[in-house]
Amino acid sequence: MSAAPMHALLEELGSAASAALVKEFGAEKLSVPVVFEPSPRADVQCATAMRLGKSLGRAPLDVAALLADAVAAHPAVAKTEVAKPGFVNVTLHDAWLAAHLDDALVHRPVGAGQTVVLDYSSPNVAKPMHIGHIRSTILGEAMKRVLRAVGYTVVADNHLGDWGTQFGKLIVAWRRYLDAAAYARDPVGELLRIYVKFSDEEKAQKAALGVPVRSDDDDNDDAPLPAQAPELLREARAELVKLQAGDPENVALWKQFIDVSMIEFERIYKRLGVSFDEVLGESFYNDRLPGTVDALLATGTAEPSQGAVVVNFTKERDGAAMTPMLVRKADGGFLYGTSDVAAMTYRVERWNPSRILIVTDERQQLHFRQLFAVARRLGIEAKLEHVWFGLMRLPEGTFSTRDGNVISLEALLDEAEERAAAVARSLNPELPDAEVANVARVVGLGSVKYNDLSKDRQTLVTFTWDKALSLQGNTAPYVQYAYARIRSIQRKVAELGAVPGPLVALEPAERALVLTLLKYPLAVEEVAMSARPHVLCDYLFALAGAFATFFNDCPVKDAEPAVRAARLTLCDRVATVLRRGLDLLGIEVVERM
RNA sequence: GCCCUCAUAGCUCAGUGGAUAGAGCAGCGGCUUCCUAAGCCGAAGGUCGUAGGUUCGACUCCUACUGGGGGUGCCA
Repeated sequence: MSAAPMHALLEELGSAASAALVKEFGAEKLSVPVVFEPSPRADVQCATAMRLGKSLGRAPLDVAALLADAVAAHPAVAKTEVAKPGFVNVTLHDAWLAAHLDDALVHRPVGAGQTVVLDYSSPNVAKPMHIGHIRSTILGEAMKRVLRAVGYTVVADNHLGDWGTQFGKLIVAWRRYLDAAAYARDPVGELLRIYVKFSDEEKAQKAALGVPVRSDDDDNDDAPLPAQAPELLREARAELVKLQAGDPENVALWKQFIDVSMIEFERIYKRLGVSFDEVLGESFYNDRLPGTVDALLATGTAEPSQGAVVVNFTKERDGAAMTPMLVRKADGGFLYGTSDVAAMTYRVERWNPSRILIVTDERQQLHFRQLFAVARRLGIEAKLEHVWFGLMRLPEGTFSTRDGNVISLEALLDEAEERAAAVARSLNPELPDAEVANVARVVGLGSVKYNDLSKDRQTLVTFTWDKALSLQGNTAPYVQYAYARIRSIQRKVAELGAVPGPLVALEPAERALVLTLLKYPLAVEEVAMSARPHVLCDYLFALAGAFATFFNDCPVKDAEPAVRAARLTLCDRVATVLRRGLDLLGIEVVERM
């Protein structure tokens, strides 16, 4: 079996056409490679003739005619047509399509022998995961599965936010405000409550001192510590210094915060079907930070400036003039840029990856451009990709943990399951109660995940319940429904003792289905290379749609035996691709719904 | 101020140099003695933010502008 026949065909047609042009005009005249690709207007199309007309000194239509002749002899090609101003449209033999159906379920191992480090999810310790965190987790998990499908060795690393100034505040809040009983019941909920309380009190102190209060972000008000800093902030800073110095009491508290948070994270990851190979949080890199800065200084990458240590960037050397990146504060402390450089070098040394993908929201674009520029100066050759996604917000504004206007991830998932259960009960009353629960879980979770995955990741998302939990159109349930219908057909036909058989003459709906199936590896490979999972969603939606048309036009159970056998084969392959494709997105299927 | 990013149908979104810009939702009209109607078929709906430019060809690339979002030396 040879993987991905459509890929192979496109390359064969392209090289056959190129060879014909080289023979006619010479290699030096071929300014661009000849490319064939799938098209809505033909099975396969070439639009290169129009680009070559000038360099070959011939009319595009003439070039197209040469290209058409060059590929006409390929065994897959049934018919070629030239259309103005210079397109070549290719119709493939039904027999070729049918013969390669099974190969289309196998991906090309384009990542074989290569390692990818994939950094995603990365929630902050001591804060509950809310729906703003879901995109990194869902996108990253899908990428992990897709990259593995095309042969990469993937290191899925949860770069936990387990270090930083918020722990000074948390320790102070713990000593001042903790309700032990509430903590016993819901540790992370209580940590959130005391953190919010701390923020409120701090705001009040600031207001009393006449210091401006910034209310629009989460954790960034500790930079300058002026003379009139609030008492609470001074205290938090002192506790942070003690923690960093290894004070046993503070270290024990910090570890406890991590432990109770991890229990909660693990529960959610399990529910989401998400797993990691490594959980190396920021704190893991703590003892590498001094050496990291020393190395940056020694190589001349970083330099002292105003008491701090910074990396400067210039357009000539780094491609863009950017504001400097601080790697050591004037007080000797380190920053997240420092630990990211340390993480980068650690990952390169430990895994020697060909690609490093970091999935975070759009706010960190500048930071990662700086980080990647530093990495290039350090001689790191891995392809570095910041897989950024648009921020999720509520209609009334951005989420803020501090202000408490968040929708918890668990509340979202609960609501999704409830809505899915209600729909399942009303649309399919015959579904046994025991099955309704599972259908609700799979469909509810699926629609939440698919909602995030089906849009281009850079799209800014305004959260509303109805959009997030939509069950119609380009959604998980639409694709899952197609799968369930196939399983239903298979159950019914099995009762008649019919089995799948070879494909016979293809009706239009059947042909469209086969052609779509052959494009499956194209979609998966594109997701792997461009880190855009919505391409796979679009593909699965198209496949499910092609099946829905087939379902309407082409009866299976009551067809002639040979036709029925052929359609059973088609059904089986469609079901396989739907199931595997959804699995790559981290979404399950059900046998009936 | 500077930098990044986004703008496509009433709404939510595909379309990363090719033909007449495509889906879903909402609204309109059809389809069920037949394998699940969470479905199918059809009609309608667009000066692709504005103005220039590059190109045989621009929603796509470049420039400026407008509007939304984000970032911007001691948070992450």
